[in-house]
Amino acid sequence: MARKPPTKPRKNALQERSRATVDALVEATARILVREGFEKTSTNRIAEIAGVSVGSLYQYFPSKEALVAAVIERHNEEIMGIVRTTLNEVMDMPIEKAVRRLVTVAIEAHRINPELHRVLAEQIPRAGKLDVEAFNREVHSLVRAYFESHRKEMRKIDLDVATFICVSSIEAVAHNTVLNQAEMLSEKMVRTLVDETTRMVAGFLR
Amino acid sequence: MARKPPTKPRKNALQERSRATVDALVEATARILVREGFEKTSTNRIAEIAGVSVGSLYQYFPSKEALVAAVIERHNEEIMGIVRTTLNEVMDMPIEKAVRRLVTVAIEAHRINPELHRVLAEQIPRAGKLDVEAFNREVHSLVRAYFESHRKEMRKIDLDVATFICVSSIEAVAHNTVLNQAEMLSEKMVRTLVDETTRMVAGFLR
DNA sequence: AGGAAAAGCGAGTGAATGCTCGCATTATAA
DNA sequence: TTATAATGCGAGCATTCACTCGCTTTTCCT
Repeated sequence: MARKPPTKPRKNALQERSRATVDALVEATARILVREGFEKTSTNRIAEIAGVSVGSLYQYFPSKEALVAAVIERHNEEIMGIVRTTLNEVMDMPIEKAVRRLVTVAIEAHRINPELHRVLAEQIPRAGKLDVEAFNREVHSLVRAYFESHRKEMRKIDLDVATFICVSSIEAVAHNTVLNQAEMLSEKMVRTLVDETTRMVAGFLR
Repeated sequence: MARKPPTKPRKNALQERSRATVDALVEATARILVREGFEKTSTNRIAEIAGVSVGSLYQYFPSKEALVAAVIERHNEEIMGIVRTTLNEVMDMPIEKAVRRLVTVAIEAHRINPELHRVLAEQIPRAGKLDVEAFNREVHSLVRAYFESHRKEMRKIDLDVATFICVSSIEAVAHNTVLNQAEMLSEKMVRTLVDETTRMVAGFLR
């Protein structure tokens, strides 16, 4: 029972043509996920949209899950890149400025590809669990590192607890802002939300 | 195309026997969702576990989605009951005390049936979208009502923005606490989290 | 009692879909 | 050029699963 479908490619793309095939497949998967939803995302359809045969698909991805996982990984990596960069930039800033920047970036990150983000968050069943956990762990440890080196500006508080609460809150505000209110997202509104969220988090830490 | 599966029962349960059947079906659905996950939850299996035939299942639920929707509704109603009650109790309390109570209740609510909550949050694809939105709207309006009647204790701030940020944050902390850290959930830890989250939110409002 | 309505049954059907396999085409290198 | 490897193909297999339909059993009502 409990068959665990493989996630690693059964063959690596060596020549240029096959690398293009792999890209096309991942791209097609993302497009179909966004445009038709997870339910309609079948391997036959992915192959069709990628302009490739099912057979070729299975040369590089051992299962449907592997393809979805590749899309998730690509998206997560894109966001993690931004987060890593931002936390570097922010390392020397005081708390208030740093938090403001992080809140802003969190919203920006969610706006990279909101539709894909929504599908990944709402429709993907089991897969990517490990990816998401690794993602969270990295964000947590990056933020925690910032807090450590700014301890003197902060009141006495357990750093893990502080990190947990801050990251959860900022992520939730960004997520809900982008996904539940995409319509009423004037620039003014965003600025207010950033201001207030920053106030909450920075006030909490001081 | 875009076939929308019905959600209303095709027949209402009138006699006692049939009401028991309906209950057994919903209960079985919840059990299978928790024990085997959404993917393994088939109508045949639900009927089997409920001790009922597939034919009978389709007497009362026109589609698989309808069954899952019933489970979601039951779970949401259970939580909303608690939230409504709590907000009544809290109506006359000052902000600090009220927020503390709300944070505590949020965590308790997530602990009612964590496994079901996880499955509903992580594995259910399309369904229940409307339910979730209605749920959020009601929570939002209840909390907003409390804020309105305690405006004098608060600094000047747009009540919708304040509600949005507070509800998002509290929900996220409760959700992540229960679902990502079920293991290391000592009572002491919970108390710390409640204390700190309360401090953050109450401080934000004053 | 007896007839009607409600409830229950479960083998079977049809459609969807993940994936395989034997073969065809293209690239590489000797 | 030609042998070998890499890449690509897509009809079809095997399975799963939501759902139907003709029928039986139970309950209700007079």
